[in-house]
Amino acid sequence: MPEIVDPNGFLPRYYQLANILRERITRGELAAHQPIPSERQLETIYSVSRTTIRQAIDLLVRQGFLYREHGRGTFVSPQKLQKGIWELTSFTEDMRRRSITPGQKILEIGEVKPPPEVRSHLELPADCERVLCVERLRLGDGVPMGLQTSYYLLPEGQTITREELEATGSIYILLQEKFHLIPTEADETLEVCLATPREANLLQIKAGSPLLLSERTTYSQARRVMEFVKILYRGDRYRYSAKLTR
Amino acid sequence: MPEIVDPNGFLPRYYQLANILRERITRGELAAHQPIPSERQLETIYSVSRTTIRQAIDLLVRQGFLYREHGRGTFVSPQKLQKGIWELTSFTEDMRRRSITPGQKILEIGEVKPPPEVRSHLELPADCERVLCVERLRLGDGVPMGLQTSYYLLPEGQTITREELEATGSIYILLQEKFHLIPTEADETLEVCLATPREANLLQIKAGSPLLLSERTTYSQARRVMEFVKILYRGDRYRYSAKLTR
DNA sequence: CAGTGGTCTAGACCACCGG
DNA sequence: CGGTGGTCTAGACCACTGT
Repeated sequence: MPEIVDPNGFLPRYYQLANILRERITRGELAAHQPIPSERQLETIYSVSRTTIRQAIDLLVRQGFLYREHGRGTFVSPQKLQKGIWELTSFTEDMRRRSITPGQKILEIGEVKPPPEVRSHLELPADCERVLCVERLRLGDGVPMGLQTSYYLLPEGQTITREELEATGSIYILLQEKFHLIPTEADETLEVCLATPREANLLQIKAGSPLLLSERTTYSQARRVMEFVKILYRGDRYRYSAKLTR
Repeated sequence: MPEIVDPNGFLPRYYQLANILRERITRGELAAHQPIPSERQLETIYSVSRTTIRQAIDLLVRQGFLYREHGRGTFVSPQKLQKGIWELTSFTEDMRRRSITPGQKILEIGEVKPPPEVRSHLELPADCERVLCVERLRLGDGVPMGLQTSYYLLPEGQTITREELEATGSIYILLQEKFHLIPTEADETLEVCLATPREANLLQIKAGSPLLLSERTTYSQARRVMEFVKILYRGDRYRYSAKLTR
């Protein structure tokens, strides 16, 4: 007795179907390397066309939950491949996925004159003199994990206050509620660097300890730059993971 | 006078079409943020159905060459987004993309008893006592970039010799030609570490310098593990980049 | 409003895998 | 051989964008 894909639902059918299947996988109802029903079977089970079935499966394959073998079938990926999927996440979501309790301490929040590096990443016009800068210490299970500095170009006369950020805890929620900005895509680079005395002090490590530096430019719906973020992660407490395809 | 999508071609039509469009973009024929023809126009231009057009565009969007805006059109991504795309590549390909001439020095090649870490990543049976281990110094424009150690489980009695590897330069080519193993997917983790005296000596840096450690498990067509690789990159010469989506 | 991309259908043929 | 996924068609309607 399968769940039903609602043709009048808010979400597209392929998306509903992907959610149903993902749910069954994460609940362990479908075990690793076990085949799911064939596309023609799913057609009759859920009363949607094969194209829609394939769209749902495509999504789950990209998300790492399923893999296909031509001529054999579609199978459930082993559990470990379902973690560390390469998706755009906030620090908070990232920590929650790792089963770590996220926290933060706001160090600075206010308007600043953008340094050239920020000006370039945010694609600022030459006459733009003020951007919002937020510097936060990011905590995992109460211990410093990283030092985050982010920059935003907000509509004229608008801003975000420390009180608002403390109340919601998430800048993404504020950006969505106040300015309808939703992150959809980002470019990220990762490199290694060494902690300056100030950074070391904030992160509670020794000066000169190795850090992982992430720089990210985030784009909103209409592909406008909405954010430039630098995060210095403690090298001893952070590891990146990703799934690569060909 | 567009190129023609050959229905009898070796490659599927959506793939041929994607290649044609990608070519036009990288040649600069279509500039950044400029719209490409609409899907209905492309239908008549290339005489393929809209589904096939969309499949080609989907591919280029995932590869970072195009972006869509609902109700407006499909546009060419700015150049910087076309680099550092998150794909499974060999060290050699990776370097070539960065316009760096790759090189290598084979330090060790031979059968070893697998350490527990390798045993786990390669999913080796308990009675497996020998795997192929290859240690290479990887060069970029002649200068040490990284130290790579890779492990392979080969068919009984088969192996790869130093001479073969020196002749082709690429272990992936050998694995394909000798054993029909083609990499299709991988899981990768990145973290920071410090160079041991031996590593520092090989990489021509000071002991204790920061390194970027990449660990990768690579899967072949039938989703069998085919390789486990560790690469220690010089922190001062290497940077990772990726495109994230939601 | 017309034009765009987003979703969906019902069918077809091909290439690959296993018994 | 039958069953699987891979590709492809010709159409349809919806949701969104601009003017």
